[in-house]
Amino acid sequence: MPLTARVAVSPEGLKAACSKCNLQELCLPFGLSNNELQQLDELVSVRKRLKRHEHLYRSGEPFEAIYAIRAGSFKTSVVQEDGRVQVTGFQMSSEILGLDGISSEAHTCDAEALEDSEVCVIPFAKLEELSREVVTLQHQFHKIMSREIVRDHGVMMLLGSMRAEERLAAFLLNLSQRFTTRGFSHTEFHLRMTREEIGSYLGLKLETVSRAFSRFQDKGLISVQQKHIHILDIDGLQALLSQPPSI
Amino acid sequence: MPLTARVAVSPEGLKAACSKCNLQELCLPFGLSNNELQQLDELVSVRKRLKRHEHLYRSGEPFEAIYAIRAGSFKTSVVQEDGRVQVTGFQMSSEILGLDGISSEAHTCDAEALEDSEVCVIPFAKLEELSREVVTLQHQFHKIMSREIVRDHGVMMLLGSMRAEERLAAFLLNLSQRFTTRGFSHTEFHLRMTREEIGSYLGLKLETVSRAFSRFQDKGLISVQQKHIHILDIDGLQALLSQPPSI
DNA sequence: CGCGCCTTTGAAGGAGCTCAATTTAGGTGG
DNA sequence: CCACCTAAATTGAGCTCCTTCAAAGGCGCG
Repeated sequence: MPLTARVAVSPEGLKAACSKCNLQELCLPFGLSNNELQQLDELVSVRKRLKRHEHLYRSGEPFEAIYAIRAGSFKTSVVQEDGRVQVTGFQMSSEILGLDGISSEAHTCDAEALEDSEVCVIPFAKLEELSREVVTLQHQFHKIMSREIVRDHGVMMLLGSMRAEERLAAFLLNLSQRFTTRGFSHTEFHLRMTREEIGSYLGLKLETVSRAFSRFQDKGLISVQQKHIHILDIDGLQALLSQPPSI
Repeated sequence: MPLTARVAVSPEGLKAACSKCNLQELCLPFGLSNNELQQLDELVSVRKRLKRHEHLYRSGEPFEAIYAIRAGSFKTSVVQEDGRVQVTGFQMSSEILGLDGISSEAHTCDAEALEDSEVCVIPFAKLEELSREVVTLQHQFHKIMSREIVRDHGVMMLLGSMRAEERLAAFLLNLSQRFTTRGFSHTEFHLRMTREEIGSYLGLKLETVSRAFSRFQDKGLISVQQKHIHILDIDGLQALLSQPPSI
């Protein structure tokens, strides 16, 4: 099942209309009145399409806008001098990209489309301007930034104190939950990322990810066929998480 | 050398005055005009003292304010159901605590003083209000949130793709850099946290942290005496970071 | 249909963990 | 002020989980 929003596809350059977007409830416009939505429409006027493997932005590029994912999915990653890469997140529709760029007025990570995707461009200066007038927008934006911080803390927990199988279980459950929110099946989905990308995100080698998938399958928790995942025992996966490491 | 700001200590309840605080340049007031600073003074009116090991807030408590550290230092940590703890950060003077609470209107981590400390209480609703009027304040606040996200990405990199000694070297260099910014020695300082807390933050066991310290000492990079650290070869520490894992 | 990339699986090795004992420091009360 | 006591740190030995290295299999795309 594709990670695309159920919205009419429209040619590039066409006005993005938050007021008509079915992702409203999950995205920046959440909580806005009709009138306020129209003000936001004026701000979020441009959409951008990206093909698989295209970069939305790269580390070092000047920061001018944040992006709301309208369809498709992305990964973000940071690179060290020695070339080591760390995937910092996988983003899907309604999620916001580019918040890291505010601090230094330059992007500090790379954002790459994992499939053909479409984003709404939100010029940041204009967003700050409008959010000075629209209280609900201001608050929603702050919530989104804060949510990103909370999410990051979850990843730290995962990387800092979980074993390989726990990490992968947490990863699958997180995906499942986010698919549910978006109206997709929470037990069957396609992974848009490779084992290596999952491994980078989870602080594991790709072989370890692959082996953990196989072991989950052997235990009857999931069925894996390459990128296709079928969760058979969601409680079983959950149980892997809530147990002390020694069981 | 203590992690306290060089400010006159004043009895609890006394007005916090950003306009007179020597941490201005590092903290929320950065970039504000004198007039704007006075507006901020009205908002940030209360300070709070905490003794070592006291909690500023705990996970689950309602979120009402963020806090600027005026003196002392803190650790923040998240706890899993099974009791496993992950330290998500160590904060020192001028840094902001509590941003994670915005998203759900409840704190999502614990903040504990590592030494006797003092924070400025910044009621969040009022901050949002004022930042609708004061552009520079709004922007500075957004930068602070974004900086937190960037910092978290750095921790992910550390946890996801560095080995034990690299993590500890990165940790020491980060501390050193932050002490420098605050006008303290960047080669000599006291750690306010235990080996176990460092380990939790770095995704290592306390024994591993201890052994890595000893090895750094053997190599002549630092001298350690319990919590007292003296960096002897800062370039040597840096070199540990920029090398591929196999050397 | 063939090539390249991704994935799976095996076997061996090593980094960090666990368990355990000892030392040291810091705080407390006599 | 000193002795005691507890918490923190150090160090060693053995083990485990994940990595590394290697090879084979499968899928998708041109």
